[in-house]
Amino acid sequence: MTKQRALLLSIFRSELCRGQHRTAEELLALARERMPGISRATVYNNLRSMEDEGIIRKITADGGADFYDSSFVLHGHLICSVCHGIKDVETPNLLDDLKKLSGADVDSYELKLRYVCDNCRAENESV
Amino acid sequence: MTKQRALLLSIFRSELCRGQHRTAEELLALARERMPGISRATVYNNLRSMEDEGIIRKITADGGADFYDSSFVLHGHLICSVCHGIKDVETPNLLDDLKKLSGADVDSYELKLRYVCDNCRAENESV
DNA sequence: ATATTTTTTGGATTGAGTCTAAAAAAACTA
DNA sequence: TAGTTTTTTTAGACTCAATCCAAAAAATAT
Repeated sequence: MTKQRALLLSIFRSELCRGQHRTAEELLALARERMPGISRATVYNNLRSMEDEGIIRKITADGGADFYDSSFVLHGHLICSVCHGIKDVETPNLLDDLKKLSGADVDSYELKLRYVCDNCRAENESV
Repeated sequence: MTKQRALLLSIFRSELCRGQHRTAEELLALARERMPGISRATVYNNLRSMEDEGIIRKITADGGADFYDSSFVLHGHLICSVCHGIKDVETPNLLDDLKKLSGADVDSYELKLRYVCDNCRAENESV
């Protein structure tokens, strides 16, 4: 347990990340507010090991950087096709359903739902 | 409809892609076998527009290039955490279930199931 | 305290994907 | 069909998230 790793953990536990979806670069910036010298590689290293350990979850987004989610409960993500905004979707029982469907011992899943959010739909009403 | 686009469509319809998951670079290589001068940008342009039109589907993979899937039926993907091999999983009714769960007008979804395939599990039995 | 292992660092590197502006091809129009 | 307009292609430069590297530092074990 290094200082750098402890810092990242505390950031994930703080309000800065509660219910949020942060990119590695955002997390690097947040970390540097408290530890200016922290290296980009360190943040990436720790994010990877934390993901391997199941502490955080990576969302491989469509057109750019990956996002990290610190929620414990497995859930899906609504992603707006227009603005790329993300919202959580609770998906109770889905893991069990998927195990039955696939016949495999599924560890976890990543679920992205494509839709158009209310804002973007309203803006494009005339089109 | 250009020759380049027609070529890509024919590749997707051929055995080269039936039930397969190809990266853009693989598709570029396949295209160049028949049209050596075709440009990388053209392949990417067409993949993007074909995805927008719903002809093909993009799978944003974890650690590298995206994959493309030409299947019409919405389905999930089992992805082995060790070898990154991909298998299809049929997911009947899932879209409807997700619409109900989320309360949103979901257009489509991308579902990745993490597991360890039989091969990799066997190789690591001793560990 | 000393030795060993692990982590950090910063800068170089990778590589998928995008951008650009000019050329070519396709689609339209009269 | 010839000429005009629009769309697509092209090659190469470029972007940017993420990884790699070898040396230094920190953590851990003896």
